[in-house]
Amino acid sequence: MKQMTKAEEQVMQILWDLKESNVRSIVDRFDTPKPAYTTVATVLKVLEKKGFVTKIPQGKTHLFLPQITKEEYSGHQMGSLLKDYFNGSFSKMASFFAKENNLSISDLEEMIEITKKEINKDK
Amino acid sequence: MKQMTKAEEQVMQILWDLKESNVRSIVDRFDTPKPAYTTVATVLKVLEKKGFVTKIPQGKTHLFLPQITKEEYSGHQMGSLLKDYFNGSFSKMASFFAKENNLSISDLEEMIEITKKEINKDK
DNA sequence: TTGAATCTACTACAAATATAGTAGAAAAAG
DNA sequence: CTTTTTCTACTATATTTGTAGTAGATTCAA
Repeated sequence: MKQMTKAEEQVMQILWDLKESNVRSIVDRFDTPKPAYTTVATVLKVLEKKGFVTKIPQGKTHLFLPQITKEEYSGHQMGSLLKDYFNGSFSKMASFFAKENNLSISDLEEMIEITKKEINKDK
Repeated sequence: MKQMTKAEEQVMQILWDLKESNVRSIVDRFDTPKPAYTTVATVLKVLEKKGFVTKIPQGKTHLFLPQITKEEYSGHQMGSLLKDYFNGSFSKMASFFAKENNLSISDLEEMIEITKKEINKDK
């Protein structure tokens, strides 16, 4: 899968958030200094070429839609990270995370409980 | 922190693996078709400018050393992923991973055990 | 010690990125 | 209706990335 650059990712995050949007509303979501309208439009064109968004005409303007969900993309990103830095082992990643954050076993236990609930959430 | 591009990351992975190396040995580690010697040298120069490696003279040639550990970099990468895609919640990430891979609670339990061992490993 | 191989610094150059201006169409405002 | 605003398509430009060639220095091998 194609990668997104930082600028593309920023626009995409906003688009995921809005579910669908025209150029203007995306620009508005940026913190000042906001990028130029045309800058965002150009980024969207690249995202379109890369297959991450589609646009449909909506009145005089266009409506942009994500063509990939945030979940699909993050799953893919996570896969790469796992593969390239943790030998594909989620346990390695988890223990690394635990160490990084000085988590004790009991912190971990607690997190597991949360995780279990999350897993059951949308079943 | 600066990001590494794909090409830079590849070189860096090799360098992390070798701990230290001259250009030649890095080239040799590539699968065929191997990149040109000068290509790798150029990538290393960029990595140097970005502060990810340093070089020290070693006889007629140079020895390149990582200036950042794989752990530091992956920790940072993971942080970004977590922040941008999982609201900074590792539990969200873990449950996402579990769902993605159709892991059951018991699979998870098992993984936790492994993780605990990993945590204790280098204490 | 002379020719072959190796290394580094410098240069090259196409493609991609980041950022935005312009022109002309279209719509909204007055 | 004219003026102003807005939008799109096209164009522009500096910087970075990816990939590598060349020239000159150095070293190795015969």
